[in-house]
Order: sequence, then C-alpha cells, then structure tokens
Amino acid sequence: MTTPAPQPPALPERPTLDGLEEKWGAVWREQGTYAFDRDAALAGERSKVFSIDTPPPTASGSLHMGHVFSYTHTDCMARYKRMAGYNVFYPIGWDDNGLPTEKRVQNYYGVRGDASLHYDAGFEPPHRGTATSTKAADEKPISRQNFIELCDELTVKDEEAFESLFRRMGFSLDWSISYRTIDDHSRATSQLAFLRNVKRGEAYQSEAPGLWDVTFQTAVAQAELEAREYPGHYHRVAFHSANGPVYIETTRPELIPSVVALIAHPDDERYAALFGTTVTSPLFGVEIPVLAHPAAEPDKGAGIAMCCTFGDLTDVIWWRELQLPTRSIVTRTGRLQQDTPAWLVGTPGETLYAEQLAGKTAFSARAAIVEALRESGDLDGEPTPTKRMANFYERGDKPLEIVTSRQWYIRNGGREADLNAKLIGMGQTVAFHPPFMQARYSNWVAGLNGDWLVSRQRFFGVPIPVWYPLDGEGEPDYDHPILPAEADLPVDPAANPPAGYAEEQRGIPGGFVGDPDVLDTWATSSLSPQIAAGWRTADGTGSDPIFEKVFPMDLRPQAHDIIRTWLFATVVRSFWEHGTAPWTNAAISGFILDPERKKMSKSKGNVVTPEDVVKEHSADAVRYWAASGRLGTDAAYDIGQMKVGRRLAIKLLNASKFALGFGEPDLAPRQGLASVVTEPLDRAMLATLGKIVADATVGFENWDYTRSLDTTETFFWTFCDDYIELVKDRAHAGDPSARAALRLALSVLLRLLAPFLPYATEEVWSWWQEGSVHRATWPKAEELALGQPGDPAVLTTVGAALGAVRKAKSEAKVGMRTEVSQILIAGPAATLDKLRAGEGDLRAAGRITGEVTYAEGEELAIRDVMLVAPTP
RNA sequence: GGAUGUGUAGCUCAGUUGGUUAGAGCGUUCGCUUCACACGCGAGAGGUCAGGGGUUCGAGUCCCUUCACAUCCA
Repeated sequence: MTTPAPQPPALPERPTLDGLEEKWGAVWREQGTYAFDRDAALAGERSKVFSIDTPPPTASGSLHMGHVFSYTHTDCMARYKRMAGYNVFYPIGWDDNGLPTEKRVQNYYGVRGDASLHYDAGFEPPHRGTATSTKAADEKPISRQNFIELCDELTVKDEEAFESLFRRMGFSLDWSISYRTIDDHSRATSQLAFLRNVKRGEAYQSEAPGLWDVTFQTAVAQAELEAREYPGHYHRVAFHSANGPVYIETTRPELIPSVVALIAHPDDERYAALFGTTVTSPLFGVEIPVLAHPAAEPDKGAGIAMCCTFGDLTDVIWWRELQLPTRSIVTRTGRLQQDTPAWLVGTPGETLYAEQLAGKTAFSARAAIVEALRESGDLDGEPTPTKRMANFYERGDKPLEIVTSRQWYIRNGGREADLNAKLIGMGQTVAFHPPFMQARYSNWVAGLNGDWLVSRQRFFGVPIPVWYPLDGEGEPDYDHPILPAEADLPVDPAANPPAGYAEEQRGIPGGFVGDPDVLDTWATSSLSPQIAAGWRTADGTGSDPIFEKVFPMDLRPQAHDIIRTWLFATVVRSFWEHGTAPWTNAAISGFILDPERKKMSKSKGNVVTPEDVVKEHSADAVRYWAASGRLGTDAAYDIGQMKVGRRLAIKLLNASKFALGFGEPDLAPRQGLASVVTEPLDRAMLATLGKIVADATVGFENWDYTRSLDTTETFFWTFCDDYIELVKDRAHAGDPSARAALRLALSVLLRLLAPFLPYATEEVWSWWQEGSVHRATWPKAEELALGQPGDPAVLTTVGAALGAVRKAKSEAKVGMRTEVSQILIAGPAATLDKLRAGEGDLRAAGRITGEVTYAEGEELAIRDVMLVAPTP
C-alpha cells in the first residue's frame, strides 16, 4: 500500500520533462537507489537474488543506438525484478582487451608494444593524442605493463562517455560493482581459469595447422572467421599420369609446390580408375597419390581437387584423415618460404622455386607459376574469372592462410563427439528468449570442426601464464611447462621469471623462456560472471562468499551476433570450471536498422549519436522506443516512436497533476482509500486496472516487457480520455469516491510504468509519496480489490456512449462543450442498466442537460441527439 | 546449399489454446482556443492478412507448397 503524504502535495504549475534526468540521476546516485544489498544477499536465499551478467561494452568502441536498445531491455527487466522484491545484482564491466584498443593506444600515444622489454616505472609516452604522424617507425617500443597502463589511462576516458550515457538513460546498474577486462583482478581471474583448464587437461598445446592472418600476424579462431566472396581465377592445370594428363581446376596455382594428393569423390566414376595410382605435379614432377574422399565436390571445377598443405580447411581435413605428408611453403608473413623445400630439391622445378618463388607473396608467386605453366604447356586455356568464398579474419582484409604453429587450445567439443553433445545439452539448460535463438547455439556447436584456439600472437591482452624450461641446447621443453602459483597471479611471463629462476636465466640453455602470446579476448570476457561475482578473491586464496549467491546468474543479455563467440565461450568456461551453465536465462536482443531497414554502421554513414538523441527526446522517450522492440527482433530506428514516448511521459505528468490536484479525500483513521470508492464507474475503472496489473505482470514473467508496456499504455490512454473526462465534474464537486479512485489508480499506474519511464514516474511519485517509486512494491491486483468486485463493463459501456455523443458533436462540427438538450439511447436491457449506473457522469462529460430517454434495442446506439445551438 | 526468423493499413507493429464485422500508434483528412495537458482534445477515411492448395461448421491463426526479405552457417 502507498503511504499518503502528510501535507497536500505541491504540484508544479506546468510539469515538464526538462531537467528530470539531471535531477533524478543525482538523487539515485546519492541515495544508492539501485545498490545491490550484499549483506542481505549473504544472509538470505539464493532465490531472492536476481543476477545479471551485463555485457561489458568495448571501451574504445563508439556509442551507438544498439547499446541504448539492448541495455534498455535488460534495465526494464532489472527494474521489474527489483520492484517484485528481488535483490538485483547488476554490475557493469568494460572490455578493454583486443585489437581495437591496442591500435588506438598505439596511435594515441605513439607507442608500440614489445614483450621483450622490461617495465619502466617513470615512462612518459611521446605524446598524448597530439601527434600528426602515426608512422610505425616513429612509435616508441614499450613493455607490456607500460602498455597496459596507457590503456588504463585512455580507456578511462572512453568509459566516462559510456557511463555518462548509461546514467542519463537511467540504467539501474550498480556502479560500485564494476570491472575492466584488463585490470589486475580480471587478468588474474582469466589466468587462474586457464591454469585450472591446463591442470585438468581441458587446455592443451598443439603444433597444428591453423588459420593465420598475415596482416596482423596472429592465429585466428573459428569463431572469428567470416566467409566473404573473393574474386579469383580458375586455372585448368594438367597433372601427369601414365595414361595422359589429369586436369584439375584451382584458384591457387601458387600452391602447386606444396601439393600432396589429388582427391575426388569416391562415387565419381570419372576418376574411379585413377584411385590408388599416382600422378606427378606439373613443373616440379613430384609424385603424389590420387585418393578418394567424400569431401570432394564432383560438380565443382573438374571434380578432382589438388590437396595442398594447406590451401583451405578442406585440405586440413584431407591431410588429417588420409594421413598425408606436410609440405608447407607459406610462412607467417604470407610469403613463400625462402629456402627451397626439401621435397623439391632435385626436381625439375628446383631452380624455378629458388629464382621465381622464394620469398614472394602469394600474389607474385601465382603470377610466376602461371607464367611457367603457360610455357610448359600445363595450363589449359586461359584462367577464367570466378568468385570463391574465402575465409577472412573478421577484422582483416586479406584471406587467411593456413600455417602450422604451436598454439594453446581449450577443448570445446570441436573434436570430441561426447563433449560436443554435453555442451549442446548445457545450452539446453539455458532458457533463451526468444526460444528460437537456442537453434543458433546448437547449430554452431554442432558445426564446430576443431577446438578453441586461444593463443594470439598479439601484444596487448592477458598473457598466457606459462613458461617453458630450456634444455642444454637452449630448446624449449614444451612438454613440461612451468605454471605459476595461483596466489601469484596475475603474471607476465614475458617480463617476469617463474619461481625458482632468475631473470638472467631467460633465454639461455638450462634457463627458461616465457610464452610470448596472449589469450584470445573471448578467453577473458567469457569469464564475465566469474570476474563480476568474485570467483577469485584479490589475494587469490579463494572465492568471495557472494559468488555462490549470484552464480549461476539469472540472466545473460546480449545480441544474437555473438552467440557463437561470447555466449558459447562463457558456457564452455562455466562447464569446465563449475559443471553447470553460467546462467538460467539468455535474453537476445536484435539489431537496430535505419529507417530504410539497413543495418546501422559507420561505413554506411547512417549512425546517429545516442547522446544527441537522448538530449533531444529525453531518456524516457528513447527508452519507450527501445522497450517497444521485442527480444530477438531487429528494430527500426524510429524517431516517431520516441515522440510517442515523450508524449506519454508528458501526459503522465499532466494527468497526475490533475488526479492529485483535488487533494486527499477525508478518511476515517485506519480507513483505506478503497473503502470510499462506491460509485459504479469508479469501481469499474479499478476492476479494469486490476486486470491490467495481472496482464502486465504476466508480460514481464514471460520476458515480454513489450506486452506489459502496451497493455499499461493502452489502459492509461483510456483512463485519461474516458475515465478522467467522465469523473471530472464529480471530482471537482468533492466526491470522495472519484478522488480516492484517481489516487489509487495513479499509484498503480506509476508503478506499472516505472520500469519504462523511470524519470517521469519518479517525478510524479515524489509529489505525493515517500521514497523512490523504483523501490516501491510491484502492484498486485489485490491492492485494488473492493468488497464487491466492480463491473468493468460499466466503464466500457459508458465510455462507448460518451464516444457516440462526441461523434454526434464532431459530425455537427461543433465544440465538445456544446450542450445536448435531448438524447435517446438504445441498447439491450443489461447494457442500459450499466448506462443508468453511470448516467450522472455521462451527462456531465457529454454536457447533456436535457432529457435522456432509454429504449430497448439490439445494440448500443444513440439517436435523436438534439444539440443546443451555441450562443453567438 | 543448410538453419532460423519475417511477410497484416502509406509507415512501425499487435493479434493468446482456430471463433462474430482483423486492431493500435504514427501519418493523413475533417473539426474543436474543452477550467491536467495545443508536446492538447474529438471524429473520419484507410487492409484480397505475400500467392496457391488443404484440414475444419469456421483459418490472419493449423498443415502442405510457392514467392519475397533478413540474419547466421556452409
């Protein structure tokens, strides 16, 4: 129940939305309105807590409407849960890791990371965002720790911009629970989880062919791939068998030196006779087998493919499954290796390689090979243009190469069927909203073709916490990695020696070497629940007791494009560490499309700056737009919807001013407002509102906040247009029933709208109530229960009659204040009874001054309306 | 090529287990200086529910099929 204010409220003369964000933002901040109650959580049941795994925005990324959209969805749920009595754990994190930050810090300060350097405590960067030149040669090399410090400095500024927007939007985050993926705590947590994976055998290193970006010179995981169309040419090339040439078609003739087999589909009769025989490669004359494998596509090119190590992922499958030799020639720089490969020594192509191919880029090598094939007569016809799908790193612009290297992997079901099934099952324990998003998860996991490669040959990030002993020859002993003690985390093996070694022993025989790589950024952000909830305490000795009160979390909100990365990776880590899914619910938001239904992106030039939008339309208005978008559905950026939201918020202020303007009705001590609501129309309105409360609650419980908003909003407009108009005169005349009903309804309406319009509702609440509406109890239908239930039909019927009177006046093109001197209302007997119950209100609202006649009829109709001519 | 989703008024979208004449808002048209609100109020026009077939007494809703669009994966 609400508590009446002791004094008549001081209502503003002209209520306005202007300034509410500054006013209430400051109050909420001071009063800790959205603070998680840690003590209560520790003392109470897990079921009383609602915990949210907030997505950490990329700190160096730009603000866009997608943030506003999806964070509003989460915030509406958070606010509902808080009002419904949950202790809401709603942290905020910042994702500082990754390539974007690395490049930004590099340019801004004119520095370059160098893992071999030591920390310089007094380091000053060449400049701070003031450089005109960003030439790589001018960049000053600095240690990883110095780089991290600069990142700290720069991203803090970016985070302030985010925080300012998020606060203005009214997101009810607990700002005191925050983390940054590059801070000591996150690095230590990330390294700890990785160490545990290593110790339990869930992470391992392997020398294996993997995808490699030659621009960034780093390994890339399957989840970071993007298939794009890439122009190329089919080259029809002859291999030689005892019975004549065998033609293949390839887009990558430069890989002919690394060919290990020709492969066709087992059912392909054209090549059946060749299976088991050998052919020789053109130019080089290397003898290779012709083999059968179902992955060969009979209708693609000539139907028989050359398998090289390695041209694409299919080559890797063939290499592995057919146990083919390794003949790699492409190096990490994307150039062909300098030394002539052993298998080419003594072949007719040895000179060709040494003089024309060694050290060349794939592009130049291709030109040289094609020329040689043309001369030797092995090129059949001219190359024909084609578009092929090639794998790209999502941030890169050159097709990925496949390079063999030593990397760390985390087992994710990509190589083990039973683990794959378990992880799909784990995903099924998470309730996706909307449910069809589950398929995105299952499809992705089922389609994995390898474990999760987590090594990145980058500089900035969480270092892989591993050293390797060096043998007497100075060669690393990868089979016996040196791991740090858990309490010593975070560590940087490139800068610090392992326990038991001195720094002087780095790189010398009998000494040690640090793993030079960092972890994939997803390997850290996939631990956001553990980081936020204190799975590892600062001293590394255990877990914060709050961890078991908030984990597994109740909600992971995110967009659908990163189900395969962030969502899946988080499930994998939680599965290994805790044997459970990290959350019970995943709410998946859609994208924001511009009014032309195009995805909004910088490159399309159709982005808008959220700060400006919020300032122009108000936070409540922008939230209204966002809350109109359902989970899983892409939404159009729609200023019109914001204007509607703004109108709703203003209407709420004005209607509230009206409802409260009559003051509190006289009540006997201990008597509730409901007890004086005696008029059938008032009772009808409250009965209707009771149903709205139930409906709005069901909406939230089903993660369908849009339905809650829609239901409440629709009622609110009827409340204003019909109910308020009908009871206006009676309320002015001092009728306690009307006055009490208005107040009861307002109290409930404000709370129903509070999750969506936090500013307008808080403002009105402050006019007459103690405390914050956002800490008020979510309304229950019982609050509106009267001794005898009201009949909602009274309001709808009287409202319909009022509508008919209005229509008559509108068609006569007269003002609504025009008096009605005579009217006949026809309808079924039961309907007429309801009308009689509200006749007084109908007369007042319709300005019916003359006689009202009732007549039995099929349906409600108004006839013989006599309007009094307006006085001139 | 596979998976998922979408297709309802000019626009943005509702439409629950199948049930009278398919709804809302925006826009548009016509009107109203109405004492909470002109950032307002009232009224009107506007739809072959993507196409085709089927089940049913009855289909926007269920089934089949075709088409279009979007996203993700190949």
